[in-house]
Amino acid sequence: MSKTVLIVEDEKDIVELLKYNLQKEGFNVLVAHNGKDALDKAKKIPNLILLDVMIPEPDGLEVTRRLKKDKETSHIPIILLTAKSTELDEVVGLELGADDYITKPVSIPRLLARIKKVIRNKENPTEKNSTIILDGVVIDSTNYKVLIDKKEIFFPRKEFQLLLYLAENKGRVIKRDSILSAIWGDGVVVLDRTIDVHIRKIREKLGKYADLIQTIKGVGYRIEY
Amino acid sequence: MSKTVLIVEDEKDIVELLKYNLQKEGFNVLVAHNGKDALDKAKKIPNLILLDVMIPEPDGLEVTRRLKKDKETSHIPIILLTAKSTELDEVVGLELGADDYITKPVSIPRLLARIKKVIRNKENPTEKNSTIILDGVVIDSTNYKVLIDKKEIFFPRKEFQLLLYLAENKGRVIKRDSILSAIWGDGVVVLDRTIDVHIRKIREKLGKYADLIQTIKGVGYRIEY
DNA sequence: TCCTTTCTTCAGAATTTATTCAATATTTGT
DNA sequence: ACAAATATTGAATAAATTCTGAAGAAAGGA
Repeated sequence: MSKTVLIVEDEKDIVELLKYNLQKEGFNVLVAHNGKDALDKAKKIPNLILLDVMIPEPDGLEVTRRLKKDKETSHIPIILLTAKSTELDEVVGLELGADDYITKPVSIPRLLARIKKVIRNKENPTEKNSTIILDGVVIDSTNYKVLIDKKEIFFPRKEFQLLLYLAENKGRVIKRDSILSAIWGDGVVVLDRTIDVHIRKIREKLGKYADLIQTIKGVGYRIEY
Repeated sequence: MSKTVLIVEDEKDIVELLKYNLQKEGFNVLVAHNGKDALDKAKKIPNLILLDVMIPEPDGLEVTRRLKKDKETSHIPIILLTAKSTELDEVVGLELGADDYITKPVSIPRLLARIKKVIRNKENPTEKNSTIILDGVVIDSTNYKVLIDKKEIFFPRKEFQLLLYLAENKGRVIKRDSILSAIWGDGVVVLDRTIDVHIRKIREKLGKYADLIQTIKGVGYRIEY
């Protein structure tokens, strides 16, 4: 699936240069020549916005501010382009949440590298198949994160492991034995009740999704498909 | 802000001559007399290294190779100095990643001109753009600088590396293992507590941004998005 | 060399997480 | 419906992990 980059830049030559190179790299390219245009095109939710600070109408800083304020667009990574490195202070002072910051002129390969990096960074949490989605519950195993209704809820290690293990085997009933050897290993001895207690804590955290975890008496637990 | 040049040369007379002239031009000068010394001093991250090929211990070519291999020093421009000007040397030297190549003897004004040119080239187009912004904290990795609320705060090397590493991976939890192998390398052994202590120092310096770094017990640390 | 800075180790305090316990509730099989 | 088995719950206890202040090493500079 090809990624879309929105270029916001008023100098036509630069636009062409960037467009050409990005397309060559397999990106889908959108272009805006001024701030207003940029805000419009941003509604298409590109994977990244390459934004020149010095553009007409609302300038790049203002555009960034508005994009970050709007919930629909606030997650889109932004790379700011600016001519002078002294403008950095300004950017910082405004605390506007750009993801990267590049001073012109910059070499194309370097720019491409940074674009890819920013996109990769943004993607990891969601895109990878290390993420399991169960209704409104998102389990991100590489980042030790659980989102419940888009809100991050902290799970201590054992609880996280247990939830993840059940989720990885959703649809299947997991015997208590299996849980013990999967989470605790075969060497460790813990009481059977320990599992219950962790299950309870997990359910508490899951809130309205608590009954995602079903108990099969005499056997174990499972998460529904 | 004055630039630092590291002179690597074993002949004392030449060192003095270069040192005198560079200082007169406003450069800050470091000196190393052999390869080992050079690699050490390079950790100070000078703005340029003037490197004689014919030095004791690891020779100039080897030093170049190592400097280019190490992520910390690979960006430092190197001017190689050599007595012979055979083509072979030239090819080899430049292939190693040296930025310029000068045969002795060379006139001082000419040498100064090349030094300035190399520094200028390195500074303008490419550098300065690997800046990570986290709220009011700006991490400038090419210049080894951290700004907190626009004020520069000095971070010793390990602390800087650690902060940068977490920042480069913001949003994701970095396991202690990964921290150890990324910052200390796989050969070195340091206690786990060492990480904590560095984290603490970083947090102290971050002041009101201290909780940018979250600890995930039993796993590691992370910087929030 | 001596002095300063940075890095690492140490050990007790503080905190968080994991486990056990015991009383209660639920399910299962007869 | 009743006993037996199994799970849930709230609270207490134990274990683990990290934080902290301070001290010892190591590295670098004067």
